[in-house]
Amino acid sequence: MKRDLSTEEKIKAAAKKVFMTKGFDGCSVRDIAKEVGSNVALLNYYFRSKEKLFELIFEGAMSDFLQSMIEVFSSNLTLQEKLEQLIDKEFEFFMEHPELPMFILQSLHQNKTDAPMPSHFLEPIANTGIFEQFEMAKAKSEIRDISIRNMTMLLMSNVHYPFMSKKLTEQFHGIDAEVFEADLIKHKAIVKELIINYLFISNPKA
Amino acid sequence: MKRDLSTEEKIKAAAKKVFMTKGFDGCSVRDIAKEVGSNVALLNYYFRSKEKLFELIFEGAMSDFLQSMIEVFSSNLTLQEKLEQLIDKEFEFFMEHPELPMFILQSLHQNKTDAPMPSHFLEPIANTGIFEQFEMAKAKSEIRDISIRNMTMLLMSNVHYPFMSKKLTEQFHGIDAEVFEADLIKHKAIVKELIINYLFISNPKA
DNA sequence: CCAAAATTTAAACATTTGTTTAATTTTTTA
DNA sequence: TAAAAAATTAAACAAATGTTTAAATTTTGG
Repeated sequence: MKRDLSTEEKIKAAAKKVFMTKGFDGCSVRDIAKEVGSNVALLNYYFRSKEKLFELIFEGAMSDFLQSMIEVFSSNLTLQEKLEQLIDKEFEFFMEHPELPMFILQSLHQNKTDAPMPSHFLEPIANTGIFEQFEMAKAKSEIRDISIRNMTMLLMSNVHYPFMSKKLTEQFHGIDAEVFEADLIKHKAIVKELIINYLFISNPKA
Repeated sequence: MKRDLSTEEKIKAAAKKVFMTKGFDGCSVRDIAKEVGSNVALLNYYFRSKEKLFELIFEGAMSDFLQSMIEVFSSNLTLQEKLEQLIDKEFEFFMEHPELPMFILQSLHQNKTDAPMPSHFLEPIANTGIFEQFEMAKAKSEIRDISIRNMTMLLMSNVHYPFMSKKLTEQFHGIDAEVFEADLIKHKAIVKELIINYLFISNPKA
């Protein structure tokens, strides 16, 4: 009757690890089973199919992916403080989970998840009131006249891309992982200054 | 004796199309054969294996991927003009080939190409003298004290990421492809101003 | 024109794929 | 403790995979 969740969780952990590094198409259910140290049939016993298992992992990953936004935007800070904290938190988080941005974007790119982004991901962000805070700052001319969508693109580009481009960057410059990580730290500082500087025209930091 | 190249080229074109959209793992050689309108055996007759065919396509893609750099950096312009032109050209090019950044980064990420980046990709860039021009500008305090690697990360983030994040961005904001493309154009202008503004401190554009 | 070479095809190959079945072991519960 | 339920396993399944073989067709060159 009462089921032991540890096996189910072990499978999810293994699936997460394998899906993240090799992608949905790049791995077999037997790869995951081997990571669990168990049988293929067990995966389907708990999760019905490879696809269902993947969707579960993807949903969790997407949740992690957006979590910093919710945390920071829910706080009681000025817009500038929120943006600075967001960049800090996202870098901190992706340093721990560097494969996440590539996994999310790649999965979406190849339609590995059918449904459009569920509203339960977006509503918590909208509910923080960040959009209103942003529009308000714009109305008061505290910040530049830029759309929220373009502001988001700017932020995401500079926060997500570096982690996706690790291999390219290391090979391009002939550097190793250690140097790359040092560059990441420097990049974070640059991006913070760059974006705040751009957005808050009258309040130059540099 | 004399071989008709059109078949070989047709296969390469089909393989490029299929690999680009579905990735190495996401497609079968039969998918490519179907795109050619021909037989699976023909692919191996011309290219020996799926892997060899992929490496060929990847090399060509990488060459396209870096081509704008070589073109712009080879010109006889100031550093600022070069950077502005580079952003313009890259956007123009990726508007035509939006799947390229994702294909390159994803392939590298999953080690679909064994060899490190061949020097014949990097030498032409180094040979343009862009690095010396950059260091010179730094020495003359014309630009901010930022490393070439961090400058590159800044540029690539803002130029590559938007094209990789199309699906995410469209779903995130609930917009369609048309609105997204308009946002891309706006992003290009923002990035140009942002980067030039940041780099050339004494020469604010805004 | 005709043999030889190059190209194209259909079929077969051995593996690997995701999934299912049925039997076995372990856990629950009454 | 014994029957029932849940968990785990090994084996088998059909379908799909990359590759090869051998035969058929087309093109080439003397």
